[in-house]
Amino acid sequence: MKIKDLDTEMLDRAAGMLKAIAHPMRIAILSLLEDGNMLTVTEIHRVLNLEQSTTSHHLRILKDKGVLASKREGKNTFYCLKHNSLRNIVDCVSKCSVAP
Amino acid sequence: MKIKDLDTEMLDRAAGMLKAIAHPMRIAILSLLEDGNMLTVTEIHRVLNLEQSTTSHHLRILKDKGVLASKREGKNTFYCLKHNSLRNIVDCVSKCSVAP
DNA sequence: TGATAATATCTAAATATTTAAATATTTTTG
DNA sequence: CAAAAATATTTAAATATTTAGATATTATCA
Repeated sequence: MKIKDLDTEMLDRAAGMLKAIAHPMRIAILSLLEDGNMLTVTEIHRVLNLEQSTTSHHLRILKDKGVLASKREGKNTFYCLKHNSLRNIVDCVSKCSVAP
Repeated sequence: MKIKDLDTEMLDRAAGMLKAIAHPMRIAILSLLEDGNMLTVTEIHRVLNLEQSTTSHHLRILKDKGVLASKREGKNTFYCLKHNSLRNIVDCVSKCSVAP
């Protein structure tokens, strides 16, 4: 798709998705979920040393904007990447954002 | 680079860069600058129908975070993409962010 | 059913972003 | 140097985001 063809609605959706990703802890969450990994809220909040409610909130943002998918299994909710190609975004930005 | 190797500082830089991009008008600006295009502030603010000061502010954010480069020529300042591969981010998000 | 574990939601305070108007700066030209 | 054009900066108000603590919901199990 040509970027020039983006209309207002598409720009808003793309910006919303990028805004969801554009947070240090949420990028870290994505990094934990690469390669099809599925993790629970508890696993993520323990590994990243975040409050449980904060973790749940970040995950909700990522899910709401279509970055993650989730699946409840009993008491747990497993989260995973919805589009594996989103990994490339973090990769690309990591490469481009070398120290000035 | 493995995403898992990202440390706090790298996460912050990557998040800052993505946050700079994650705005509808700033994505539109990037789209105007694809393929090595160089445009002035006036050209951008007229094409996108933004205030001059708002446009200049958006361009500054993108430049500060390493997304754009600029070059003054006389009264004009030309802006262009600093890393052409950043185009892929907009492409990727556009593809992933199809209407739910 | 009651206790426990895992998630999710609500709230409020601190902080950050967005925007436009006004003003300042830089550069060219008469 | 004065005027004009192009950019950049400052300011302030509106809006949005971030975070942690408190509380609620959902599910399992004794």
